[in-house]
Amino acid sequence: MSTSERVPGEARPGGRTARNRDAVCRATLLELANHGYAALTVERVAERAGVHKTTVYRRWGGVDGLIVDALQFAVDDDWQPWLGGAVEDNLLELARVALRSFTDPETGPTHTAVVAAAFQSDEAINAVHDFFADRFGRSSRIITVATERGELPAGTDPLSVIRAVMAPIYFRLFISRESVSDDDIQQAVQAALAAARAGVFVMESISGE
Amino acid sequence: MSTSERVPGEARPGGRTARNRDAVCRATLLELANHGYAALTVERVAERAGVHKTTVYRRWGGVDGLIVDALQFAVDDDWQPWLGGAVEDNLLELARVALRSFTDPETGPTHTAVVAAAFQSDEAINAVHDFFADRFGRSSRIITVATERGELPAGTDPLSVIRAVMAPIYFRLFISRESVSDDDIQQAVQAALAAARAGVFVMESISGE
DNA sequence: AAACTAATGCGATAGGAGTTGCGTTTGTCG
DNA sequence: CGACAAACGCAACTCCTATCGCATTAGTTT
Repeated sequence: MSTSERVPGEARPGGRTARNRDAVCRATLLELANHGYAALTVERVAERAGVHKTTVYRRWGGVDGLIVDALQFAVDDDWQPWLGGAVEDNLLELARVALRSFTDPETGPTHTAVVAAAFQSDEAINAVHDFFADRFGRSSRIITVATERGELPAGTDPLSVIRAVMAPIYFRLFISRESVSDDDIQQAVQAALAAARAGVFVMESISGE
Repeated sequence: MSTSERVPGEARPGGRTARNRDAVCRATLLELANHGYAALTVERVAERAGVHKTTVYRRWGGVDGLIVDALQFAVDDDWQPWLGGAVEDNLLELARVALRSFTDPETGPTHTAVVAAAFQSDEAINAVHDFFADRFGRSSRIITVATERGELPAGTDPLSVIRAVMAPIYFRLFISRESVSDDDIQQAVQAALAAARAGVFVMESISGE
């Protein structure tokens, strides 16, 4: 009863099954880009993908499942942060790219939809959590490198700095619903760096010295 | 055509109309607390409030309208931040109260629902925006007072500091979906204060010196 | 290529959300 | 107290979402 979980689409990876997953994910992304999260329905996705709606319900369960899978489908697995300049410049670039990914009319609605879906389904929560853990983990190299160069105090927690940079942007976008200017981004970077230089993000050496 | 907007419930404030609004708002809050945002339906709210569902649809339009009105209904208009200690302590208290309002099983689901509703309706967006503008405006006194006491640089923008404190908390709660500990709160406060002391939030004097 | 089975297509159907028309109740004002 | 209008209750109806049983297609295996 533990290994008998049915996961449609994994037992027969070749041919039509894979093609359908591709078509459905693309259709989901297009529907999100055109009509937004609130208007996303299983039927329209199915029709656009040239697939029967029953198939979608069976394989993806519903709208939330579609969004989660579309995220994993659309994610760029090879993404890496830019490391070519000073910390400040690398963080600025990081924040600007992130903001653009939510304001760009092509990718924005999709990413926004995933954040929204996390309010309705636990799967989406996990998907979002894992996505940010992955991206922030990669982004932390910016801080690691900077620390090695002596630009930041030794022992600075990379993830804390990245979060401090990104949090105000996401906060304005999705919580307080304020507009986000480039000045705001610069301020977020400067604030995070000031805190980092002051040693606020230095990790406690728990396991001895 | 400009002043003829129908706003049911405002033309006849006495008696049943007001009672119904009260009952419906209470029912909405209870439903949210018990079943969450995703399970909130007009019919259940109507039944719980002892009101016909048609009435709810007519006066509130739907689920989003219910949530928006329930927010305004539940908001404490007399709220003021605590100003009794040092900046650091006042900000800590502020952040802890905010976090609690989202994790408390009684008020949490409601507040979370409002944030979630903002992903689906423009009215909710405005409601959330106004709510935060109001609360942050009041909270900024913490910074104003501290600046006058010389704890922070002259010209520090109060709202920026408040946002810097709160953003990481909301970010973890609703975006990256990480848990929020008291250490995280302390770190957020320390980071915001370090940036403020470094002058990152000092406003540019635009209109002359 | 023949047998086997996962995956899909199709129609029917239940169930809920939201709307509409109409009669009734209930504040409000003369 | 009586007239007027706002707000409400009620029932029927439409539309959409989601599910189910069964026939068919298409990958996989031998």
